[in-house]
Amino acid sequence: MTAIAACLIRKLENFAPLTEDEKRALAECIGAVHRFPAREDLVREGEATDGVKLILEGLACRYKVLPDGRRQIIAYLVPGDLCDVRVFLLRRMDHTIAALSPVETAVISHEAIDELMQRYPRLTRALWWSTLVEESVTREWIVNVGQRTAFERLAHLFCEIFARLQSVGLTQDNRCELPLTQIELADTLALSAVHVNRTLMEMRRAHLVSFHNRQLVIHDHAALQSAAGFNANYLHLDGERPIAPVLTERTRA
Amino acid sequence: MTAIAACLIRKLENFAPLTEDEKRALAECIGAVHRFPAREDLVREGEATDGVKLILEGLACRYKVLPDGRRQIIAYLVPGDLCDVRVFLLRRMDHTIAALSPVETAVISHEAIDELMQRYPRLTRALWWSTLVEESVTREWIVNVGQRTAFERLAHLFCEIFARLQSVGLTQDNRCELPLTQIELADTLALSAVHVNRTLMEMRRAHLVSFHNRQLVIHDHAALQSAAGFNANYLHLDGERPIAPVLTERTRA
DNA sequence: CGCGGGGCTTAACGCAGGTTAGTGGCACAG
DNA sequence: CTGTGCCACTAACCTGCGTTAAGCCCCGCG
Repeated sequence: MTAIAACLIRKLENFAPLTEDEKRALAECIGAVHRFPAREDLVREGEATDGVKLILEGLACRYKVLPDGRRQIIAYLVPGDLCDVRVFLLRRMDHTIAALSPVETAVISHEAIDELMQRYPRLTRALWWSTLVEESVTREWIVNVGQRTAFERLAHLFCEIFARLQSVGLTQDNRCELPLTQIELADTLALSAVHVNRTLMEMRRAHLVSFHNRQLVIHDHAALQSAAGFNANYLHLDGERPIAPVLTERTRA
Repeated sequence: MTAIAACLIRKLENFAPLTEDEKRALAECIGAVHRFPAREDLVREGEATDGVKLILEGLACRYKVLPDGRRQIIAYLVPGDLCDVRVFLLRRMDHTIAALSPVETAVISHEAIDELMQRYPRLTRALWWSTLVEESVTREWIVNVGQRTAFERLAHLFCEIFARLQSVGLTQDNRCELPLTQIELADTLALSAVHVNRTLMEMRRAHLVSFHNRQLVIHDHAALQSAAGFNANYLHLDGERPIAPVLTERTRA
């Protein structure tokens, strides 16, 4: 049970250390495990859900599709990420979440979260914090798609994904599994698949990065970051110490 | 006092009706009023802040600048919006907020928010909800910049801004104040100022929209929305009814 | 073992939107 | 009333990226 909760706990502790009590409470409310094959939707736009899904394994993405089929991938989800804290507060899901690779999830029921938030205000804050970090990433993506060239965009995305996977222990040295097709990269970066290919070749020739068989290898991390203009601040991965005093465990002073 | 808090209360009540008690508490924690001239930064990247700023009047924006000067506007802030709930939970600000027109703000101190969140868990939820709505808008912007043509983008932006201003009572019939230059529109939509101008002319010729002297007039709302592929769902403006049960006022059941 | 489909790669060509370089209007300072 | 500077607007030209259309490899399936 706790093993399953570990990746979530690890992430939330980037915000503030949790007490044993809080960790146990988190672990206890994690429910049934599900598996989804690659390409399957985990949560669909407009759908009601039974609870909040926690990604245990695999890579997923948020996306939106326009009526004529144009698709934009809006975020990636890695192990430890929660799919839809938002349907808990927002009535409807305004986008879809799909598995990119085979994905394993655990469900946390609405009641369990409700209970959790009532008893453990620090967990509430930690969860809120995690949605704010997501938003911060989303904002950086606007900059990426809006202002950077194809080369910079791709480099930036690689830096970001690598940093995120590293933070959950899914990299080895300078490489990581990255189960994305060039089409999916294109839908992420708002480029055509052809141009993604051109750009990948260019990066390969420059000995920056190679990307083959769903394996990303970063040959020159410094050069890649500087080509991307990458600065990891916006990922908030480094043991955040909030300005505001941390709440005591009981709600009332 | 309450008059100042009104726009914030109105917004939060889109999530769930507040009790008199909660409204009073909100009103009470609103502090000093400040004025900023157009173009001035309200909150700067990396800066520590004294508290959370509430926009009372005027239009502001979030933006990021790349080292070489390319700028991307990431969000607009209208009266009732909070600038930086995030610095309360995230250590540092990862972007800047600037006034687009003369702006009036009120400060809510960190202590006041802290207090508020401890005593009124429903307010905590309402504030969290408001950050989730912001994120939802941010996501739609990725789609806008990534997938839509210049014409669609501009049309979509106009629909969005009009809907948001309408929700805070800042429109008259089919028109509203919109204190933006074409350069600012360009930085928002990731276009050049020249192309924004071309596109504006085209919309004017099509009798969809005119935009002169900081006044936006929408001549054909239906046509504009359909040209934009606009659907207001993602703005969550319509009296959200959360799936999860609303918490009672006391934290403990 | 042959066939079909998905993903990768390349080349040729076209276009949406960028860039540069103007003009004119208007507000405000001196 | 004359600079100065910002903003809107236009035209001419340019380019990064999209589109189309191949061909290739690999893998799973009949």
